[in-house]
Amino acid sequence: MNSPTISVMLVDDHAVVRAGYKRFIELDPVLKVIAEASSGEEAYTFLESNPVDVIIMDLSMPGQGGFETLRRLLNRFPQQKILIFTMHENASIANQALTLGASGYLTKSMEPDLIVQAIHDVMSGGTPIAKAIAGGLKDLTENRLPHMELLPREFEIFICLANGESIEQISDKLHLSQKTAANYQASIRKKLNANSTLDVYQYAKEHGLLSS
Amino acid sequence: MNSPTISVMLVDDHAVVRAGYKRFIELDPVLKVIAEASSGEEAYTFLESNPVDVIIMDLSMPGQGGFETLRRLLNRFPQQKILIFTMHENASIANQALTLGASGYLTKSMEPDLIVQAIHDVMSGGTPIAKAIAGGLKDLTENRLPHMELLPREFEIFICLANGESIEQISDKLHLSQKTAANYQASIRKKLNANSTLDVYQYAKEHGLLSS
DNA sequence: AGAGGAAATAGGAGAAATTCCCAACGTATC
DNA sequence: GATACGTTGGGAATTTCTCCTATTTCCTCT
Repeated sequence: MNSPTISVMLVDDHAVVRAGYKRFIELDPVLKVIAEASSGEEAYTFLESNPVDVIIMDLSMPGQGGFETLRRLLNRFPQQKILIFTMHENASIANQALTLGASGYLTKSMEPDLIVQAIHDVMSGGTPIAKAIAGGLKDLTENRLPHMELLPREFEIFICLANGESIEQISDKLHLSQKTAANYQASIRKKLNANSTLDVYQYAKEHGLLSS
Repeated sequence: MNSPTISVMLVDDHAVVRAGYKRFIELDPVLKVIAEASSGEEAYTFLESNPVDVIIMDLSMPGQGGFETLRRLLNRFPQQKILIFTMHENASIANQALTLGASGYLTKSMEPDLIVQAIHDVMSGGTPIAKAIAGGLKDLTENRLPHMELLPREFEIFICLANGESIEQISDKLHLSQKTAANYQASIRKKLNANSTLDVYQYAKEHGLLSS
């Protein structure tokens, strides 16, 4: 038996964008946006005292960043349904998010009513994936590109590096020692066959993995 | 004498995001969103038969892309007020947009009420600029660009670095000791306020200084 | 439940890169 | 010919990078 309403939390750093989600989501009388957060930290704090059926979150966020937020939330609330809703139409990113335990991956170019549908899908145990990347996702699991050899944590740090963040910034943001972050960089460079930060950036760019 | 209402067209490729803008904009009773477009082409077509006071558009769009859209719209409708509203917090990009004739440059991290205010500003002939980039913009237009402080040899090596050449390659190519090349790199970074090769690359890219 | 393995985290030591300071050398310019 | 400026690089201290290894945790398979 289903509960009469499904509660939703929106996590996105742009107030204007959250308002857009909300408008569409609440067209469905069953769905209620009971919370909004502009960062992973805020979301985390709210969840400590209030359960939510589904979290809809963007991946590009200031502070910890989307992947780290996803990791932390799922670590603390392993059963939490989290739908990624982002502008990144990239199968590699989707793949990483799903590996970390996201319950679905939607993109901002989807038709709004598909988003509502996806929420229902998640609540029935499904894993909705944006059409535009479902195919690429399948290819990924078959083709082997260097960056697919990266472990989840490596991939996360790889994205940071490609966006120009320094070892210090990254270790700070992810609560790692600089030693660890530097070690990750080394293994990332090795796997991607890159000799410098610029090489890493260019690899990411070529494969459409940049946030900007 | 002002007309009683101000008509607005939203141009953004994400329906969900347009809904967010709309919600906030229409909190002001004077403002009416009379059209939405998901591409430059759509906006262009609509404008052919319907005048609009202000266009609010994102820069990142599929198809032609933001700059080309801006260029075409202003070419055809030179008096059109166009407010750029984007996630790019970058003075060079803002500068380009304004040079092309945009009437203002806002970023998605701005407080929503400032956006409404900016629309009124534009209608009174102003050029609203997001706080976060106004400073950088001023530097740009006053030609106080950091790379203009580079000595000839420094500039030459700067270009090499920005193109991804290593200290070794550069010293080799220019018949310098690695020491000298490294010293140049240090002073270049200092002058450009860059902390890494990637920063140097991005500086060059933003200012159109790359060979590739 | 317990063994095995993969992933995440981080320390140490040596190598490499970076920075800062300074010196030498041309060559303009006045 | 004196002064100023650009170019070139050495020395030394510092930081960063790499490679290796160790610990812990978590997941899985039996």
